[in-house]
Amino acid sequence: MMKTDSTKDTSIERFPRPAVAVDLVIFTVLDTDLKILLIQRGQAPHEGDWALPGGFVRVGDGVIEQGESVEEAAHRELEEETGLPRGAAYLEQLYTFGDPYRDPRMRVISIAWYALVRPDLAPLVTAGSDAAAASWCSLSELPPLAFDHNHIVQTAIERIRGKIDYAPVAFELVPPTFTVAELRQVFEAIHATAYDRGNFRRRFKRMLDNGLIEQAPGKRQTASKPARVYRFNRRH
Amino acid sequence: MMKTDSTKDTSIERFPRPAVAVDLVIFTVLDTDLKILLIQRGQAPHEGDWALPGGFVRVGDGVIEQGESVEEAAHRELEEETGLPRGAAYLEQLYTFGDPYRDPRMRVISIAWYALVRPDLAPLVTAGSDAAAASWCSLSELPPLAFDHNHIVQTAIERIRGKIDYAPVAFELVPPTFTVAELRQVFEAIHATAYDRGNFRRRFKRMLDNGLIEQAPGKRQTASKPARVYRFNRRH
DNA sequence: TCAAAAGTGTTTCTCGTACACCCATGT
DNA sequence: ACATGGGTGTACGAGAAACACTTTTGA
Repeated sequence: MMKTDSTKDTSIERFPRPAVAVDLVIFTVLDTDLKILLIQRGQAPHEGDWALPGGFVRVGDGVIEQGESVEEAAHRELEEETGLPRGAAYLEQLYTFGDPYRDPRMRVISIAWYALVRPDLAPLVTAGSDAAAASWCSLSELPPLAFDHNHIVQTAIERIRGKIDYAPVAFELVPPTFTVAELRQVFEAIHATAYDRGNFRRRFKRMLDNGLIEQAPGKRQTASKPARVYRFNRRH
Repeated sequence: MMKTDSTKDTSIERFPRPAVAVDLVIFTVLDTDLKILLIQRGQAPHEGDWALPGGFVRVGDGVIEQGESVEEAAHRELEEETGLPRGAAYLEQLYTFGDPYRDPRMRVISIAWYALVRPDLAPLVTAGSDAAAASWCSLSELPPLAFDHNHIVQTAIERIRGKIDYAPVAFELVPPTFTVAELRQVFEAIHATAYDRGNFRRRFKRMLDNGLIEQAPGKRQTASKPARVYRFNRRH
């Protein structure tokens, strides 16, 4: 007996299909605190509740036009929801959530993504066209969210915590030039623990030696002694 | 102006929807070689070509019945394609591939998963009901696959390579009891590099001290000196 | 001059890597 | 007896962790 494979039979074209959405967990670090962008819903269900920004993937009307890729959908939604231009934020696919009844109206499968927005760009987001309904929310005071969005946020936090130590994603959460302390605060915000200043400095030094970061001109004004500033080196 | 969010408007229910499939990259290690399970397609498009096993997510016909979860769909397909009972293999979501025209007939978004099958169970798979069209294929001799399946396989390999060193997934690719050398060969197959025997032994010893693995009764017969056997300890 | 934050030094432990060597067993 | 693979020892270096210390600045 031959088993079904992903394109067994063209009659499958008539089978019921789910709606497919992208949802975004958009992180930034403000005031040494990890925050995500929430949207207040204007329609039922969950009207008035907070939720993750997102939208449906644009699918063409059939064979001739198949629409946008899911990556394109995620980038487009990120741009629409934040007002930031493409490439201003780091975007990565997280997980696809597809439990039945996660949306009471119909079957919706949601491809979740997370994005990292630099703190110097974060204020521009709330000042954007959707200001009234969008807000940066500290994880410590996260409200109950619509649908399974709390679960999605939880998954995103676990992902970023696991990734920050071995992938250069922390640089997406600091300004273009940054001090040792500023980068350390990003790590502390994400891991929600304090780091030894001296030890982190040595770790920073290794990144400097590897060429991952380099010193930038100028100094950062602080409450006391001005600090040297560095920049991320995308090559090597 | 209010922005679109994932459930803005119920009129969205009438928008065109994509078909949603699950595709599986099923790994095992046979003869110190990392292999994946391929299916030979019986229908167009790509008839006769090799492809990943998979199938469509079952979506109910609307509001009342919304069908199975995507996790359920992946487990079901794994069971159907391999004949192995639930829980016999490790299964984890990989990435969702959704480029337009990846299937020429219609818009298909595929949620890819990878599975790890123990080598003692792998022979049962090819002996299953779909034997004529299923085959374990060495990665070194992977043929061109249908659709974007080569790309999916590539992504799966990168994932498992990155994960084996910090997550206890190697134990899903050895028999219930295993020797130090057997576990080492799994690492070597996945990373495609040789490991120092002495050093790997020390690493193994640490896992033993941590309680991650424990000694099992009996010895494994080899070409020379019989080796001690161990088992994975799922607790702690 | 004092607090605050930048920046340095020291010590200890764990772990990865390289490499040499001994031991038990089947042929 | 000898090859094969199991099992052990040693030495070096990178890096995580704990903690004490010095230096530079603004107020």
